[in-house]
Amino acid sequence: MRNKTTREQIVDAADQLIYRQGFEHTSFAHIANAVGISRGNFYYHFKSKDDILDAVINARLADRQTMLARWEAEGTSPLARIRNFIDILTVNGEKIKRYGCPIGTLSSELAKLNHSAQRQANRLFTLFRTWLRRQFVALGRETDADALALHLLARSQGVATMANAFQDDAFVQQEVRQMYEWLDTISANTMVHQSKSGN
Amino acid sequence: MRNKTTREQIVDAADQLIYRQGFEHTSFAHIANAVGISRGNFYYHFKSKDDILDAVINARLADRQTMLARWEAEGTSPLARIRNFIDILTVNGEKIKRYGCPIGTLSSELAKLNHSAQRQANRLFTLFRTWLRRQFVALGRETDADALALHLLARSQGVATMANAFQDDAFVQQEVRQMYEWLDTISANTMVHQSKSGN
DNA sequence: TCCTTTCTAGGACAGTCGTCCTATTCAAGT
DNA sequence: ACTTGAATAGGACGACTGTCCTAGAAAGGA
Repeated sequence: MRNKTTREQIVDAADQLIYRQGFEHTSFAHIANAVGISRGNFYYHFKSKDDILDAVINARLADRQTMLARWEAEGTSPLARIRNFIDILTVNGEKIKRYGCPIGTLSSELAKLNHSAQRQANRLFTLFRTWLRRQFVALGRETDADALALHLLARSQGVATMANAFQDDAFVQQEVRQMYEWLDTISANTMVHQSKSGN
Repeated sequence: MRNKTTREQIVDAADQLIYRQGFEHTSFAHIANAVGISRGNFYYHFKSKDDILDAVINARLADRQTMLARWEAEGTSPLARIRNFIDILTVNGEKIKRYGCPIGTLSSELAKLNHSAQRQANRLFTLFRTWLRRQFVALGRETDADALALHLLARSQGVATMANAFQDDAFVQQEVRQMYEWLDTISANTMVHQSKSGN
């Protein structure tokens, strides 16, 4: 595997720094220091700071897209795939406790900055929303699949925010358990519907 | 009612601006412009920007404390009080769509800035957590009152984040309805427990 | 009227920000 | 060996930041 290009290094470092300390607080000096290059030649690779943000968002989009595609290719059930999503809260538990959700916190910050990239950043939410919707459809919930997807997104966003505020592992575990139970009722109701419709 | 002091005007303007555009993005120039005073004499009233943040947090604490005390003094049921909390999402719906939750977004930002005032800001969360816990205890859920309080806080945080991202009124209304239903099941389970224990 | 305290305006300050420019180095092709 | 274009280092720039200082206005009591 070849070495990463300078551009890739910049995007990676910016991604981490923006996650950890926010977009506005992250300066060129920070990124330059992290990558080990001069502050002056960013503008060979990017034409502005917003341009770096755009690249970071696209990198996150590609990364999450790959993850979701992998989950879908693993041949497991839609139920197991949705559990994969819920498990993000425990798998990335430590980072979420420290820095919150990388998608949610970026969206919130860009909203406050009235930044034009917010629409682009929200595509990250839409990516998960669409993917979850597809899983709920596969569970037989065509009519309310989108509402269920949004609901689950909101639940995990809320857990991430509170985990970040209170640094409480037990709370996260309990909420994850409750989301599992909620998912089971969704699945059970679906079974009923299916047997009722004679399938 | 007497005119507001300059100090109060500064705190009010800073409160609004910090909510709308975040703490770091809000400069003395912004606040001075909003209040209509010179940039230079902030330091007669406050010794640093962090000092203003502290005053803003304390003002929010006092404001929310007053609101919660009023809800508790109105002589309604604990159930109605918890519904008052849920209703924040609709009452302040427009602002939440634009700027998110004033408590959650501030907590997230201060966490990213690694700001020492985060502990102070989280007292806002604790205020609601303690108040909600008391209501659930009054509902007869002594054993899991705190977990229920945290759960409801997380739910509303999640709804606020998604409302801010997607600008979706119907989603908020639906989630509020679901929280009402959830609250009813909490209340119903309590009745069962009470009758079982012969009370 | 005079003095004292409270409050304010305006600017200086050192530092950092995003941006831009230019000289120089590096790598590849001829 | 020579040329060419990609890549980098370093610094200049104007704007803005939080902070601090000082002169003076405003207000009230003696």
